[in-house]
Amino acid sequence: MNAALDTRARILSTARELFHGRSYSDVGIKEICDLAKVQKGSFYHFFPSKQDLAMAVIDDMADDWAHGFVAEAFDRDLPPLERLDYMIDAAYYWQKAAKDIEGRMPGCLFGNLALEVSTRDEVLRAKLNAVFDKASSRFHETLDEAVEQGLIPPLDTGATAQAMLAFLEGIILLAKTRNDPEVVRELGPAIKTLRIELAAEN
Amino acid sequence: MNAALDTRARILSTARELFHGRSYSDVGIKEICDLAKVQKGSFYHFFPSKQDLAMAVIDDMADDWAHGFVAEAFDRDLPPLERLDYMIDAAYYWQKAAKDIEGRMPGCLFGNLALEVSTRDEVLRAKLNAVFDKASSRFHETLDEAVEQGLIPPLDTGATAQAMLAFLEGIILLAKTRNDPEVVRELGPAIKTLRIELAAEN
DNA sequence: CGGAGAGTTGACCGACCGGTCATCTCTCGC
DNA sequence: GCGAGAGATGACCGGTCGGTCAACTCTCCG
Repeated sequence: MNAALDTRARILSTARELFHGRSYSDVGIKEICDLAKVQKGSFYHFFPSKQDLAMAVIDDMADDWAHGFVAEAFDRDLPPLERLDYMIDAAYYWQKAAKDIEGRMPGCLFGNLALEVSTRDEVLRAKLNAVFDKASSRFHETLDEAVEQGLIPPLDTGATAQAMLAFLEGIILLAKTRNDPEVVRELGPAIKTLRIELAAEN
Repeated sequence: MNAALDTRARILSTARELFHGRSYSDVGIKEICDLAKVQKGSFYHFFPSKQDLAMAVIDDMADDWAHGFVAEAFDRDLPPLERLDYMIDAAYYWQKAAKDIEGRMPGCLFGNLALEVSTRDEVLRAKLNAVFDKASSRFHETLDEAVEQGLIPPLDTGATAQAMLAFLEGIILLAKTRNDPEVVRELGPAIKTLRIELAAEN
């Protein structure tokens, strides 16, 4: 039904905005409902619990990513190493835009949630872990291709991919703490210098 | 007074443990008081607010760090690059020990707090920012020394130091999300490969 | 036209939140 | 021996939390 989808979608996007801009535990269901112009009972018609809402928000954001700037950044038509630059750029502009509007850098929704909930909610932790796995695999492909094309010497592409993801999350964390998106632009390019050698074969 | 210091210290260490093991907003003052065997009124005799407690906890932890493993890792008698390995090792063993005891990886208290509160508490954000600045300066010194001794080619030591701190926070974030301290050991050594070149002089 | 079920409403629940306060005890300097 | 002030006590506050529920409306199908 139209109205139903609309209501659900309104809850979802409102929750996403609030969770991203503040935090999971700081945002109550009442506030989400008020902003989304939805009654509380209606909310619980669509989402059995706040945890379920969080799951849906993560899925929603992950989808948007996958089909949005991640698809662009990791475009197979781009030279592999340029994809990394593209991604850093995209992260920078996104954070900058958000800060210009809200006054504060929201950081990465997944990273924020991961640190906030992963010690107390195993289900959400596992889901966020899966999101990171997927993100890491995009780096992995990119590195494999770069090695294949002889753009960089052989290395442990799997481990290096994870290191790159960690670095990306790290600079966003630091930038958020400084409340300064420029950190992403200044430190981001160093992502291309990360290397983990292949374990020596015996 | 003895009893007073003791009470304050008990509150502080209990709060630190709980904040680190779970999160700031997930831990209530009542729970801290119960575990620390302190009455609520007594709590507010020492700390005007939960925010003040958080400030004290951050200071406390930062002090312990500075005089503890950070002092060891960044020991000027160690060759600069070995200090980085030492630090990664220390982070790994700490997280592993915590996980073996509690079952969950707590991650970095500062990183956790930073992502959780920095969008809604400017005072705490600034304090955490200062902690990161100090940490970054230890990397900075180390890199300057390494360049001085000819161990690595000249580079932008200030920016690279920040990148290293970001990477450290990033791998701890990823490890916490995976609930697997081994991530720190596997990815950590790549910290030495991070480089940000000096801006070209005109 | 009637009924079923999706979607909506808003009052309500117990638990818990951070924080307050009047009152009491203990210790120490004079 | 006494007054003062640090420290301890626990009842209490208004507000909010996530979540429930019975009753209502709307829409679409038979």
